[in-house]
Amino acid sequence: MVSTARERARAELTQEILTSAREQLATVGAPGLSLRAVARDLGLASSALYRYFPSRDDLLTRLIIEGYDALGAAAEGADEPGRAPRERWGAVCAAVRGWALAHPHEYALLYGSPVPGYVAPADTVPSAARVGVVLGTIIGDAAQAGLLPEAGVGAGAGGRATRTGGAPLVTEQAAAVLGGEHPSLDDAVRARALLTWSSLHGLISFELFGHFVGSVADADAFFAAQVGELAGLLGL
Amino acid sequence: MVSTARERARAELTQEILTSAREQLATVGAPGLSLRAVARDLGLASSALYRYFPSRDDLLTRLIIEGYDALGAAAEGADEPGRAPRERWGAVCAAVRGWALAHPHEYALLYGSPVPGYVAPADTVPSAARVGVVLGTIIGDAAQAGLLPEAGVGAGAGGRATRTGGAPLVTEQAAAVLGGEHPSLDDAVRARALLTWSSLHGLISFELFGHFVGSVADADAFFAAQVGELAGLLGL
DNA sequence: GTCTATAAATCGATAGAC
DNA sequence: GTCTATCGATTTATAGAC
Repeated sequence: MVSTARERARAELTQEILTSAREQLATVGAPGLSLRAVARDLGLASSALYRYFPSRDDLLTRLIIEGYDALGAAAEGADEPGRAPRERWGAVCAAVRGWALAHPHEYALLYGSPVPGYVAPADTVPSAARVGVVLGTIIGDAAQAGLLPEAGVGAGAGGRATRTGGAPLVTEQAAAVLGGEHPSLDDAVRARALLTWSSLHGLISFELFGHFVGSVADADAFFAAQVGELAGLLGL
Repeated sequence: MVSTARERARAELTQEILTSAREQLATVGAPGLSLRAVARDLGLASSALYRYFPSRDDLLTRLIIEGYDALGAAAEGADEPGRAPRERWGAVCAAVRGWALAHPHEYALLYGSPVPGYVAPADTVPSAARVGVVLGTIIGDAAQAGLLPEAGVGAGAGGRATRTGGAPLVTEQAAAVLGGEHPSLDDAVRARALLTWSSLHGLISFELFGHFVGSVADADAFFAAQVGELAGLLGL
């Protein structure tokens, strides 16, 4: 604990670097993120930053992990396990959208086009999974409470027979997260859970990237209503 | 018609530029697209390209328009007006996904993160709308044929009352495209159409950008099944 | 319509002094 | 741990000869 002062200074400067990098993300995007520009912004020599981040890609990785963690924390914080599944789903979706609207460039970093020449290391996986875990828990809780239509019937509005035979669509690995084991959770239900999760992203990214301009009149009301539709699709 | 040879040569070189630019898109992405690199690739002086495209952004605009047009043509070509709405919906979705998988970097250019510092001019709008028109026509035809559940009932699987009062969620402008006028088409139905369209993008972008890796076992079967779920949500 | 040459910037990363 | 200096590259865009 003797060198606490030194360590604290280092941690603080690390945070300043990340903050400056996030600001840069908003103006030049992830592909244009430059260590030199961050150094300029902080009044440091560019070479000094290499003591904190060994390369530009490492800085990018750190930004991605912290982004996933911030989004995951927002989702976790919005979920109140005591409430009805449908309300929980709505609250979490709203929180995810809220975070995305407040941090559009970070959201684009996480879910938008991949950064050319950059491959995310495995370190990012646990943080990236947090939102999925929240949604999976809601479905699992709904199943445990008997609030989910029995498997095989299919909550799908089409009323068509859900695919029963054949190989599963969802990996065992993902099935463990999406509600765990329960009689009313089958492969089709879990696949729909993945569908709604990606649909949520579709809604948010269309809104964020301007594809709804001219088509959607009231963005807040539209989002709320469509999240309700997705809840219905899930059987919540 | 005297200078046809000259004009043809110009058109050909323009195409070569665009082709080279598309290849570059795949390696460095839209933000890294460089006129000089294209010139190098084609064995030309960089200054020569300015006779074909006045700036880098104009080249980008052209790539975007041609991308939307290619995707729109794929969607239009997959739609056979004689078939049942549900089959038409499935065929168009499959065509959109097929084009996206065949041209992932162009799809990212159209629907991924916005290019920093670039604003798409209004010229891109008609081309961008083509896929939406195809989907809107299918819904309109279904309504005309009486194959859509009556408005107000709500095909939404949740069975909750669809929002009736209040201001509309969908713009008049978009309503005109999404099926036109018909008693069985109300604001809620049109909003669901926008939802499924964005959901389709959510599915494709998650697959394309790797967010389904480790969760989805059979991408083709998964996509087909979830497109069916979305058709059910639409009432097709 | 293509060329050379040039202006005025940008970048990642490293070496070595202090 | 921050600095200066540097290497070796990149870019958009323009001027002017041919």
